[in-house]
Amino acid sequence: MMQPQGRPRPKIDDVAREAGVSRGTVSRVLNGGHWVSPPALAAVNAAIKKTGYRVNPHARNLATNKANSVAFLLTETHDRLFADPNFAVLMRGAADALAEHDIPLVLIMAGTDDEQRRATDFLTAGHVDGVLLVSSHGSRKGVIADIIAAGVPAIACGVPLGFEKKMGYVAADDYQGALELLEFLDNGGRKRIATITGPQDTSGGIRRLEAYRAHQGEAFDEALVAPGDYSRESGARAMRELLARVPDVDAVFAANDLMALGALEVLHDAGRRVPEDVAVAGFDDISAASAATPALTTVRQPFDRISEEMVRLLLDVIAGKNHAAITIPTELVVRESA
Amino acid sequence: MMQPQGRPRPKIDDVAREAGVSRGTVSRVLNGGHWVSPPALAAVNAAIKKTGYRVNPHARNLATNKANSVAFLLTETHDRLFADPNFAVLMRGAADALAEHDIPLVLIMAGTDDEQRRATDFLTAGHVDGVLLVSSHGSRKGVIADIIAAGVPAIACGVPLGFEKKMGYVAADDYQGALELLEFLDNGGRKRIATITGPQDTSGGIRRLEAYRAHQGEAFDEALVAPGDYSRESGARAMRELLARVPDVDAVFAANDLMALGALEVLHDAGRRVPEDVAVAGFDDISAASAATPALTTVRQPFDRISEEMVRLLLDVIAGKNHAAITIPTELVVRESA
DNA sequence: CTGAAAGCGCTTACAG
DNA sequence: CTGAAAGCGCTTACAG
Repeated sequence: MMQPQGRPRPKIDDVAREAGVSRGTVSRVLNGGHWVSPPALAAVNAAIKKTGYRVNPHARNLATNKANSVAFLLTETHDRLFADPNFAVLMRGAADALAEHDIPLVLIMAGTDDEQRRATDFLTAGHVDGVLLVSSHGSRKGVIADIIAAGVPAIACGVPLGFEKKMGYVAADDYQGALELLEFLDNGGRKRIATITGPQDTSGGIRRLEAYRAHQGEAFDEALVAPGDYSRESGARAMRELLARVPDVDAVFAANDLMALGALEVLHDAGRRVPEDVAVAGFDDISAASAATPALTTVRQPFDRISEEMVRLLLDVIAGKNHAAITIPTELVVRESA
Repeated sequence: MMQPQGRPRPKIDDVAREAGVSRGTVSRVLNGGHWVSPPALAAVNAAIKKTGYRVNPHARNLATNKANSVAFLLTETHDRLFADPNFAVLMRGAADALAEHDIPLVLIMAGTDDEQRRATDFLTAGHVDGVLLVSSHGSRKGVIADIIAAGVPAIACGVPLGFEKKMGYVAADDYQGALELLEFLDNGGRKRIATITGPQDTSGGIRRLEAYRAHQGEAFDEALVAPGDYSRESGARAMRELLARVPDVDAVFAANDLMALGALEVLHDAGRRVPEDVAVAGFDDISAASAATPALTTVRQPFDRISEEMVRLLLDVIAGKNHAAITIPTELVVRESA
């Protein structure tokens, strides 16, 4: 039943009057219907429908001291949010998981200092019950510290560097995933395996490089390492570097798919065949990975599991439980590029 | 001053006691500081700092009957949000404009029926004071109708088809912009100008095609029109169609840049030189347009102006003024592709 | 199972 | 300029 235009919005007392019960009884059916007799329940439900009553969230939030919403905090600029498909996948997963509990997801960006200040204000003001923290670059540590200091429940995606003990998180097993991929390249007979790294103030970027270092062991050669920042362009740039420095490179492990895609382009333009001359592999398994030519061999991050677990852990923390850390295994996806 | 962990959050009475004034006086300084004597004001400010007081938004919202936030409603799936850079630009602009009024922007997606239902619930429950409506496909008319029926202030980006009279909006001048571009192609000596259309349940898609139709006049030929949906892939598909159907096509006007980029790729693969053999032009001027090879000639939509005006109009409607419609001129950006 | 009452933390006329 | 008081619309012990 649509609430008629103009008329004052019905409140709980209107429903109570209509149903011939007290305000408390109406509230009880609103909150689960426990300890309410069947006839009362029926009367109230009918009255709600008849009046078009909808609970006033502000009043409820004030009374319960909860916000009934959760924030998705992205410590990135708007541009990167839209450039990296992982964020979209993560956000949709979180929104879906939260929807089952009827909790809206509020997206907050903190890419600039100014945004960061506003985000902190917003999050610590009580607007939300908790926050899902995504992509915590070192440069944004202030937000994390503030959130923790304010006692706002939060769960990070990936290891929140420097705050591992104070904030729960769920992360893919970057190290094992990368190692598995590198061994696969080995088995393919590759001799000169280079890597394009992710940002080194990010747990994923660090761990994937550690795996590379461990895998190379004695053979580790600084010349085979080119830095990237997870953007496609940085992958292309790194690949050009690598090609100039190590002409006989025969495999490249990019720390994410976007950079692998950039590398693919550069190799194509340079006339190197993939995978014949150079094997290329990424990390993430974004949808563009399978669509690429050649289709990209990569390590799949189980983003749906990740977002699901993040929501679960966050609701736990909000409910008063201690935070926890979860590591989720990745999966090697072999396609054409390696 | 950081609110100490654990300790109960200070409330307005704590500040009042600390400052030696009444609760009303504290509230007055919180709300602008009018009608407060200088000494009282100083005392209150000091007390606020000392106690670490922050206003409880739920209590304030209940008392004022306002939410103090605005929604950015995207009637698209998560995927498209991240695929189309225009949304990012629009959202950042809106967030910035709103930030000046200290109003947070809440992103709401309504791509699926389920999301649409939840979005409507959320928006009409009083969680936000108004909504910025973006990309109103015909398939999502229900949300618009519900928002209007519930009397929630809203401003659309682009003409809200079927609701032009009931909802304010700000739109780029699609018709003039497209016409200007087509005339430019004319002047370049192009004889067989094709078009790749946008979705026809969208005001931009419709108006840009109308301009094309008007421009062609007598020469209008159905074979020169290929449908797209604003995605890059659809642009590529349309270009292939066009090439097969009209081998002598010498110019293509794509209804947005993403599709123009797709067309560029196909032409390149087909061995057609751009702009020598075929001129290509888009609409929007996304950042990838200038980065493309060749750089894309296009019609710039002034997204910063658009988001700014949307916010202005929305705040007006929230303040009780009548809604208004604004059309903003576009700008022809000539680069290499045409 | 139900109602009367207190309380959530603010704002805002109103009287002074 | 300031304080006392009512009110915003809910929830939740508490007594019955």
